[in-house]
Amino acid sequence: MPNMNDAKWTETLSFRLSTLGVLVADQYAEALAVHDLKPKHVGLLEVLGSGLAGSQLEIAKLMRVAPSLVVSLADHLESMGAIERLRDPADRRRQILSLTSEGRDLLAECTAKALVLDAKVAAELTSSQHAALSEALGRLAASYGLPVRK
Amino acid sequence: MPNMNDAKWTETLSFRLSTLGVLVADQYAEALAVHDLKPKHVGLLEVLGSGLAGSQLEIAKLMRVAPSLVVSLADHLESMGAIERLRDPADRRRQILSLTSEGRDLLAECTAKALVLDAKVAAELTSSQHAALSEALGRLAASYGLPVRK
DNA sequence: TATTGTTATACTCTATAACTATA
DNA sequence: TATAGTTATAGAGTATAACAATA
Repeated sequence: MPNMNDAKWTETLSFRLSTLGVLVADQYAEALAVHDLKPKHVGLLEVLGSGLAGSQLEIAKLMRVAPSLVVSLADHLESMGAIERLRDPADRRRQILSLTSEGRDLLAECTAKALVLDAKVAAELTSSQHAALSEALGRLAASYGLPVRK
Repeated sequence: MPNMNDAKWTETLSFRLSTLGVLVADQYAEALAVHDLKPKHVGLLEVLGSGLAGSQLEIAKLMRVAPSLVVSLADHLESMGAIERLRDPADRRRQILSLTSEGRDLLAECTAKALVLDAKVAAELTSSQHAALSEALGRLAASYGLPVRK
């Protein structure tokens, strides 16, 4: 009799967490397409909205992303009028990025889309399951030091 | 006073689920690197192990992946000696894939890696949180019809 | 020289389309 | 003519490395 490895991979927490995560990420990306944005654009808006970073290099570190990627994300958002680039007068190498009022509105709309997705997830669960999921994910997010989308 | 959009994106379920999912997926990919495998290789092994599909086209449909990708995944696994390709005698266009005993061992090792990851996730949670997360993810996986990694 | 932002280039993953062999 | 598998090609997304301006 051959060995029976019945600890099925597809039933592990890791598998489900990563598969569902990718699935939700894809759905979110799809929901953003109408705004001509990718999730990382929203990540950048969120960083600016939270005031955690100003210069592009700081943003790159916070988002755990290459500085060159911040350039193209910012280029796109700037061309949409969602953000502004301002040379730092104190150090003219630095570009200080900030949300325009259009950018603030856009961020609010994107957050609303995420809440719609949340509602769809919630619809599959009892309210106590939902609360437990939310709490567990919150705990994990904190322990992994999750500030920004990777 | 400017509008205050304090429904923060980074605190939505969608954000946390997708971010944590990607994070765990990356960690799993890293854990597999020592075997020279990607998560989708393991997905293919799992499909063969579960006996749900034989021909490459059936596998592609089950994995929701392009048939051409199955070719390269199978090429790699075959070159490692983890699977065998056999022409279907009844229809010589079809290749029937099957696990070798090395392939079965490899699958078991990869499942073990996932269980290690599970343990790391579990370590961040109380046992009741862990149970709640597991149940909620199981429910979601079922409702999204999740068979195989996407 | 060191640092910020930018541009040029390359790499990974995956899909689509063209092709071969069987049916 | 249609189908299973394969090969060739292309695109998205992102990183690394080379470069320009400023410190």
